[in-house]
Amino acid sequence: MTKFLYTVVGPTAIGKTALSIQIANHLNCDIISCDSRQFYKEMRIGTAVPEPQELATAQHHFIQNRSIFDGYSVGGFERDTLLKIADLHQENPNIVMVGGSGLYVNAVLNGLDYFPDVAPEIRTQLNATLEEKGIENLQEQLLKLDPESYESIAVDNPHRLIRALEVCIGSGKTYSSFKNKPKAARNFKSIQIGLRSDRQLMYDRINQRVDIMINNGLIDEARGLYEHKSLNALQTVGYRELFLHFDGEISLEFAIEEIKKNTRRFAKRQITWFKKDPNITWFDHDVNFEEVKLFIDRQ
RNA sequence: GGCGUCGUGGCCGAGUGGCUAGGCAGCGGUCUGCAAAACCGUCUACAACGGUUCGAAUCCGUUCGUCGCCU
Repeated sequence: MTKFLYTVVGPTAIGKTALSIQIANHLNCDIISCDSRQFYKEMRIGTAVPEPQELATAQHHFIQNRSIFDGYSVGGFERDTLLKIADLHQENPNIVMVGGSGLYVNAVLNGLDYFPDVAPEIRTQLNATLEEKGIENLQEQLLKLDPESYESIAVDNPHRLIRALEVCIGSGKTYSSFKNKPKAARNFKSIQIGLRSDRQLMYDRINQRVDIMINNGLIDEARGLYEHKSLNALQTVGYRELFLHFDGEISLEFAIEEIKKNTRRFAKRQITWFKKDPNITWFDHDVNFEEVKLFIDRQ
């Protein structure tokens, strides 16, 4: 029996949550969240996790099941999610996945290459070098250790540079030597559904949603996390700007405007990521569900 | 009404005769364990008209507008 994974993608605030619930109810199946922030239980308002009544209408997974104090990243998410998918597919041929994190969706659907675990101290050390000696020093290191990656990655980007270097240093092999290996085939059929809308309309929705978050208590939520502001999980739109306000750097009004602006930019990047994926079938954000249902039932 | 001042791209802002400042916003893009992150690219404007000059955003004149002072 063929197993299916229906993935709903698109920019933030476009209506993915509502559509995914409709699909899950139609197929009578569970929902897996594929969102790089919604699995942190300390961040509820700012990450727009589904409302309690929404969660009640379908079984969700990977929503608020981790802590911002636990280290986590795509690799772990891919592993955990594949296990969850296999588990759920034993009982039900259908699963819905929703998320706006392109890299995470890609990891689940297509897989990442295997990279060995690297001691976290190596990254700490590389960050210190970046701070003290500048990016040129790291670029020179990569040129020596892995000239192939030096040519292929964005060496102006500290994150990418440090990742390549930490793998080289931690494994004793080149970063490039691990890449582009055959990936384990997925044993389910992937159907991707994208939601899109007019740009201005999308921006209006984002602006409104930020106002709603503020009314729902985002400021208090952020204040409660302020002391942990350096944690990676809190390098997140909606929190960083409020932390700056708490620091006395910017006014509350300006912080809110910044949250809106940065959310719009985030949405733009999400669109850029998803638009190049030829396997996505696109629907307008206010599509009649009957139309989506027809599409799903054809699969 | 008179005198003076200023008028640069969506916004801010440098530039006093030849060498497309820069920043912000916007837009486009990159993406293999920090991804709501990080990074890259892009926008050739000088209020209008006329004049001087080989050459004007820069000099001169007129007009329009700004702001200020005076009557």
